Amino acid sequence: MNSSGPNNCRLWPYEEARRLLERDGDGAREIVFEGGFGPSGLPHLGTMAEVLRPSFVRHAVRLIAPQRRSRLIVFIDDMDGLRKVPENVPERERVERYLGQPVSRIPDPFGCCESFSGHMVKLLRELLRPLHLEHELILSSEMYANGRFDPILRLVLEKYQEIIDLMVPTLRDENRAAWSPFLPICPSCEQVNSTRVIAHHPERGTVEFSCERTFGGSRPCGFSGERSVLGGQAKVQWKVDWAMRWRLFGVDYELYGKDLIDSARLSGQIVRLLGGTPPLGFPFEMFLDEEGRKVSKSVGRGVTVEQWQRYAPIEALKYFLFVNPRRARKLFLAAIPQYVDEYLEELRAYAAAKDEEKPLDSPLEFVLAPDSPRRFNSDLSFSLVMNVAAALGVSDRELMWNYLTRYDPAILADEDTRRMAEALLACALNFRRDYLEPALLPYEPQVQDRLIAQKLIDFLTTSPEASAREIETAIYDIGRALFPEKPGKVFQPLYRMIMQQDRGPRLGAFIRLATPQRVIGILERRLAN
RNA sequence: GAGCCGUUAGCUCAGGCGGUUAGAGCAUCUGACUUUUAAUCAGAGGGUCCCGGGUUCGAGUCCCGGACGGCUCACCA
Repeated sequence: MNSSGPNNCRLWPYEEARRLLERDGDGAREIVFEGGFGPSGLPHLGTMAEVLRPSFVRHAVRLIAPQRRSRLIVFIDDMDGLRKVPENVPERERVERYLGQPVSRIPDPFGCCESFSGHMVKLLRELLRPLHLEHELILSSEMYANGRFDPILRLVLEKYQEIIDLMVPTLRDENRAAWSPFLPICPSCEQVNSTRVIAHHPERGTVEFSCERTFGGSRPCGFSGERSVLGGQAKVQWKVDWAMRWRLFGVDYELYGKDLIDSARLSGQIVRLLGGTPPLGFPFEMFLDEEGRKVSKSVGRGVTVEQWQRYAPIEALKYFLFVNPRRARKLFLAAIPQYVDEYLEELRAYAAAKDEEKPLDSPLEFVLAPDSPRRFNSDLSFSLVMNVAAALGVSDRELMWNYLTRYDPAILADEDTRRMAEALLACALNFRRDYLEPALLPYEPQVQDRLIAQKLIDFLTTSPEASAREIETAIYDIGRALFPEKPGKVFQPLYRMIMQQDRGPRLGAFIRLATPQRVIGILERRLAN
């Protein structure tokens, strides 16, 4: 075996892929990866991680065993009853009255899709599109409705008591007596959170139930009767549902948040009752905010995918989600520039390694999409671009670009570097504009500052064609006149007036590039206040 | 209380299977650039690797115990 081959790579997806391949030896069977999405809320960073990470393992499998077929299922539980209206959807009061119904039967509060979950799935597709992942979205409601789950639902009816025996010890005392693996959908009020099973009849494929349960916003209607559990008239509860999917699709590999460790253990026992084998599991850590608290989806803490995409190239996001899934990682807005710089660093290293033909053990082997820039031959960093943005203002992208290309002409030397630099610029501008700029304190020019500004305006007005050096000299002359002992003191007030910061670029060159006219305008506005 | 995960510089993090003096980036400080208070360059400081035991010639790394932090222990997915 080649010593630089995928079998010797230590990155976690390779380790996982080897674990997976060892499990069924030389089997030629298709390997099934599963990730899940609960469409009772908007997709978020965790959703993305849940699809991305198994796809990393899948990629490693392909590198190690190229002949092995595989598929990645993203299972969408749109049969779930809505328990709470998320804070970030419109028309919340309008949605309120559908609480307790499966999300696939609730109208879209955004008004553009066929259902609540339909909308969330649309958002999910949009979220996943730029990732270029090969995957299949599978809707729970369709699987139930078209009967694909029926054979296993019958099995659940047969193993009813055994499943209950497994579950009951994990429940609170007061809930033990009433628990059932089935949740029928009430034909009268359409709620799924409101039904309670009273009896089950494996031979008829039915359960008896009454609509009397108050849970997750449900308002029981009192209906009672006997209904088939097949064909989408009932669903099974979470841990049983997970087991059912594993059984039906033959899932080999599933990543989940560590909050699901206990669920996975139980579902694993259930899937054995159903004649299946639990998949290889991989619990990953949650994301933390600046204070080290768990990032919440409903509350506005943490960083949203939209923010990521606005402030960082998509590859940097993938890179972030690649690194260290077993470690809780802090993610907050102020840390984004750092993560982007980390990615750029990795990209430079990757390009260098690529030249030596040993790119396999780089995270970028997993992160780069076909259309991603694959090298970055510039020392440009997020912080550098942001500093320049601070100086040049965020409104004029062209000016910034001119400045950067003059700063480092290598940006233009190849297509990949240029595209990456453009992305970097766009992100840094967004970050600066949204996040840093609003926090800047407006500077109140003092008497002396006004004098300095006026003198500079006069000079620039009379000598609009002055060179960078001549402008620099003129500023220094102003300084010499005012502060004979330390002429350099003239600069800070100018930085403050022009760019609201204490330090900045060499002013001569800067003013030349930004054009004297523009600087005159800025100073005059400052004086007018 | 039980289980899982974590704790390395001010911050974010690296440290394959134990091996020399524990690293990086950012931040901080100093200096240089014959006209800047820099975005450049050079340099510096900064660590009880959470604590205590153990195994070992040798422990940030392995084992045991403890502290601290996070999460889970729901008819939620």
